[in-house]
Amino acid sequence: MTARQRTSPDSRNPKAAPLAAGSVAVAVDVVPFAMLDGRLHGALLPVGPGLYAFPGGRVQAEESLDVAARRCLERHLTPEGSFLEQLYAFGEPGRDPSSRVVSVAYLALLPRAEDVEALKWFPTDDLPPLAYDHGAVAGKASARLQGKLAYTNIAFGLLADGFTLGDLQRVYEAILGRALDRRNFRKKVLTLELVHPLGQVRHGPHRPAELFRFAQRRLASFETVFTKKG
Amino acid sequence: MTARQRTSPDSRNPKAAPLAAGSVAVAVDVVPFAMLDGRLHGALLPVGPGLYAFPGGRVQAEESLDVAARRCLERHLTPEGSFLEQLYAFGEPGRDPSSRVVSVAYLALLPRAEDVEALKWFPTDDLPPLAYDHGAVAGKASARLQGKLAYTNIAFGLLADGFTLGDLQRVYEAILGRALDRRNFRKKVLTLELVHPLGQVRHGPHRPAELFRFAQRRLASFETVFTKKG
DNA sequence: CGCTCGTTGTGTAGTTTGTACACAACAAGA
DNA sequence: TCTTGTTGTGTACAAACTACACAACGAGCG
Repeated sequence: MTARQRTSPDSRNPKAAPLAAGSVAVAVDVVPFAMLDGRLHGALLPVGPGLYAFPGGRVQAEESLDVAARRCLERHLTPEGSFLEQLYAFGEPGRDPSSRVVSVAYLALLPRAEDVEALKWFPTDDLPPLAYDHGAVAGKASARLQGKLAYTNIAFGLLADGFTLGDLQRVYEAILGRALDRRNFRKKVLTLELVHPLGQVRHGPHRPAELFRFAQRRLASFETVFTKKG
Repeated sequence: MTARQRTSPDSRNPKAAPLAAGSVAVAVDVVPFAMLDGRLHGALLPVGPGLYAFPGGRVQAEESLDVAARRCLERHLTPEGSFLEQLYAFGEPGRDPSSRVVSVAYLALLPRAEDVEALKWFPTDDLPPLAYDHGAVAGKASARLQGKLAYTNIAFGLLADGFTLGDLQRVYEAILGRALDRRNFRKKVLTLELVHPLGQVRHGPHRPAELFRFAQRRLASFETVFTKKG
């Protein structure tokens, strides 16, 4: 919100900014996830030959961490009301070779993988070489998503309303990394009232599929857990 | 490890340290938890008349966040190999009225509530007024502990080996905030192999109780969850 | 010495939840 | 009209959870 904000730090490579000697800089990094071709993908920026990093930037003087994270996300993507959650603070002294940066990582979930210049989507289980400690960041992000998928409605971040139960099941299968029984999955999702029918169907080359929306678009927890065959 | 480290920042009030204008300082705050009289307690430092705060301090130039947190903890307590886990980064611009500080909070679990000068233990459900945003910090810490209690062995951080199943159950009941059925609790804890018998008994005014130790003293997860009556 | 007291230790029946599994409905396209 | 791939539905079995009662034990007291 200050004048500094638009002049000093650029999106990537916040580390190049001048800094008081012996001091510690604060940055945010955002891990954007979205489904693409039935697989979970992460968005990365090129930072060198075959080297990538998650979008990020310095935290400004009058800016909260959450706001900084959303600013860095919206610099590249246009995620209306997307899910954004703080992940973990990474602060090893050597994580950035050029200066001391403590970076607060955020997890972002997008309902679709926007095709944007400068940004590339990679399957999370086949990421390219990553700069800094962004390999660890990616690991934390995947673990958090997988952990919360089982006992929250976090999947709403990865699907726009008007999805089929098949769509939803593919999200779960991609993230949990295993196949689920279709009938048990439907039963669970419906008895938990995770989703509500939309009263419409989607037509395709096969039998039409009923469309659903999430009962809530805010993070909510269930006591019940998705165990083995969902 | 540098010369700066022992001179510049003091344990509490890291904010008073000089800082480049417009810059953001990085601190850690540690929430030490321990059981006392069958209730969960947190350790606090007085910072004003009737005002308290969790121990903390500035992160040094060559120091990782984890090391800084352990240093702040060990300044006051002597927790040999205690459990220490990063909680959350707090970075609202106004959280410290005197300067801009981003603080990474840590959760510490101690096997006993050491009685130490300058530190006071309060029941977590009856905390005194807290400085800064340490109310939110305490809330995050309690929520994390309660969340993880159900599906990990995190309780090991709050009990030294050589406890009875009654001791363990009191830990669960205090943190979950509800009574558990003794027989079902024993069955679950034993079939999960959360603990192993020590082959000794503790003598008291009643029937002697068998002593146990934790099967692992590292954080481990269970698929099974403590649901209603343990 | 025997009794009381508070705690520890054990098993089972009923209910709920999870798991495995097969077949018909449907529409597009050949 | 037939093939194809997907959607939609119910049931039998197994496992886990829940509720619940009684005997064992040792300290302390009278």
